[in-house]
Amino acid sequence: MMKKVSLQDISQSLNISKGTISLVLNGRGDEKRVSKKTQEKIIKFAQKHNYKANQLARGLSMGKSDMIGLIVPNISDSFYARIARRIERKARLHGYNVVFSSAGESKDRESELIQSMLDRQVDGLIIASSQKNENDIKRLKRNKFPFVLIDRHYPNIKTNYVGVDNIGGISAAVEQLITLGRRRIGFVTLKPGLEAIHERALGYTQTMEKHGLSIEEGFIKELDYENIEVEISNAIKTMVSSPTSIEGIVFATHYLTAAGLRELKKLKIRVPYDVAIISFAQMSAFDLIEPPITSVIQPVDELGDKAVDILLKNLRKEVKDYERFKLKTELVIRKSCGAQ
Amino acid sequence: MMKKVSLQDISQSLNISKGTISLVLNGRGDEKRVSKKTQEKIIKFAQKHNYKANQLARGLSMGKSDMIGLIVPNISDSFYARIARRIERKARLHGYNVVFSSAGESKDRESELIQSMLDRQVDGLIIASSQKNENDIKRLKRNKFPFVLIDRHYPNIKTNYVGVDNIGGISAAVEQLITLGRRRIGFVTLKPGLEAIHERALGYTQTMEKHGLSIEEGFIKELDYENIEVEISNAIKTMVSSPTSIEGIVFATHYLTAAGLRELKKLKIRVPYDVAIISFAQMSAFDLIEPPITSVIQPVDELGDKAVDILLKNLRKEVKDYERFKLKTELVIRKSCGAQ
DNA sequence: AACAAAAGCCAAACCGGTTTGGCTAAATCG
DNA sequence: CGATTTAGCCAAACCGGTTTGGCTTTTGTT
Repeated sequence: MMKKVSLQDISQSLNISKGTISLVLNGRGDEKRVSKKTQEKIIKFAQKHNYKANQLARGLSMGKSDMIGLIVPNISDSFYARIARRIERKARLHGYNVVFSSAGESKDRESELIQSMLDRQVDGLIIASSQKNENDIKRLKRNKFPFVLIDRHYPNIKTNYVGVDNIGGISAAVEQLITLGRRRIGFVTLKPGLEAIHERALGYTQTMEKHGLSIEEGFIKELDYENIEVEISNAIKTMVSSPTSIEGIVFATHYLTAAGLRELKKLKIRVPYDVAIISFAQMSAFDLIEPPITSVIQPVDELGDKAVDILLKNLRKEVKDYERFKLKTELVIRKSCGAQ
Repeated sequence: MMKKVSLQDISQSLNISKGTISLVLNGRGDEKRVSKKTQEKIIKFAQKHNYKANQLARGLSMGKSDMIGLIVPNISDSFYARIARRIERKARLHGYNVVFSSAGESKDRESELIQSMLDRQVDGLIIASSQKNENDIKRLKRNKFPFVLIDRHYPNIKTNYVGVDNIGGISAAVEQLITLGRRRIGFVTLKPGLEAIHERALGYTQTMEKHGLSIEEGFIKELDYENIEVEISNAIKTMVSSPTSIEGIVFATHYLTAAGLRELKKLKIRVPYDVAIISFAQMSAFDLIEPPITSVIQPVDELGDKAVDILLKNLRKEVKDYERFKLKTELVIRKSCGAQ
């Protein structure tokens, strides 16, 4: 690796002090009244030798790194991947680079990652937390470290947060099925633990109740995230094979939908004739499946943008106490719900 | 933000020099014969006050940042997202954090990003290049900066590279269609520019020729990446509507497949009866589509792992000149190709 | 007891920037 | 023409670590 030129180098070659050079190269030459001649000389030399400031040194000196950390459960999940893309793009426009990590659903991993990023002196964090990590979140808050939670949050800790309207989203899905005449509607979801999941469950039960539909034994299936492929089989089987079988299913996440569809296919259940289906959250090929899948889509781009906006505000100290957003979802109606 | 404790702070509190403390906290206390008593005192104090080294300072001092940069065209593309996940995971196990950026297919953006990462003093780079950026790649090479190209590479520049066997992958796809009796086989791909695309085209033509099948006018469609949605329509229409229409199509990328399927659906072409289909590269719901899509799947995890392996070797200076890998693909046969 | 060897730690330089107070020389003022 | 002001730049401190040479003190040797 070729040695890079440093301020020292320029200083020696030009016989001008480091400080002056630094000022000039940061555009503060006029303000600090460095003569035009000197400025030109410095700038010309810097360009010629392709001088680039060492950001570590700069960061150390200025007490900020111009980096923001992004922690998500899994960057290869399309949902988080898209958010990441958006966040990175916007952050870069404001001069920040982003370092990311996937924490799985592990509290310890998440905790380590947060610490690791803090050690790296990131200026701020965007976290889709496992929601098992109250301690770190509280600590960040206590230390007034700039951060915003996305997608997952801790209802009891007052922090910046950008998520989606889970209740509304699921409600719309259930309503849609009801409108189309389905009354025995099931809900396939994850074991409780995440607030978002809790809210989606609420959305389901509230809407059912609102319409006077009873939620019978077996209407709700809570699967273990680690074990979906296995558990889905039973869940779907019992739902469709009961004597008074189910007419519609709302899935709480895209991967539950995918898993569910695989099982339905295996069982040769016809969608939507035998059972109608709606998915919360989107997968890229949902429109290609036969029948195309009706889904509640989340405003991913908006979510990413908003998160960065809030973080930037905090970094600039234009802080309100904290901000919370629940972005509206949109129901995209396709054949799987029985429409048309 | 609470002030963090620094070595200075510990030094003053304990009345022990910074240097000694640094040594002890880095586990070099014995080696540098610091007495047990002193070591304990230091460690206890550090733990109690939750001392964490400032990685910027450390990096500056040690001339390395323990960060690696990852540049891909688009992190929200499932292919790159999965690679990113893998890379990050493995890098972290070796003490590195990864900072990423999406460069689109823009040479300038890519160039900026590389520079930005170098300024940040990343220790190494993993790049899925636009392949329009010879200059930077050559410069990196000339400066002996550790980096490895993935997925996209420059055949004329001898660099580390991990990609997949594009020729073999497409070959297998074409062979499969031929085996199933299709002879008029088309190829939907992107406009030339990427080596991988070039290789896939080669795979197609070579295999066709090998089997004595002629490649007629209109068998190959090259679409503009920026304009796929629009161009796909014509491409598919002319392919299937010609008097001597096509019996099978191989798509060069997953998103071309998705776009193609949408069009086929619109035209009510029956897959695989009217036309059989195979996709190079995978999309998560390809098994759910009706019919399920036969696809050439790429060893994403292996690709990510290998890239990191090579990079780590370079970072440790265990360098051979350079290494190149073309990982084998796998053909997953499903109904869309007409099998069964 | 005298001296060498080993133990234990410190001080200082360094990494590469940023920022500030102040020195010197030129320009302006009375 | 001497006294101020202003322009133009430098030197030094600082950010928070790492690393090395060497000074003291203790221990060991004969």
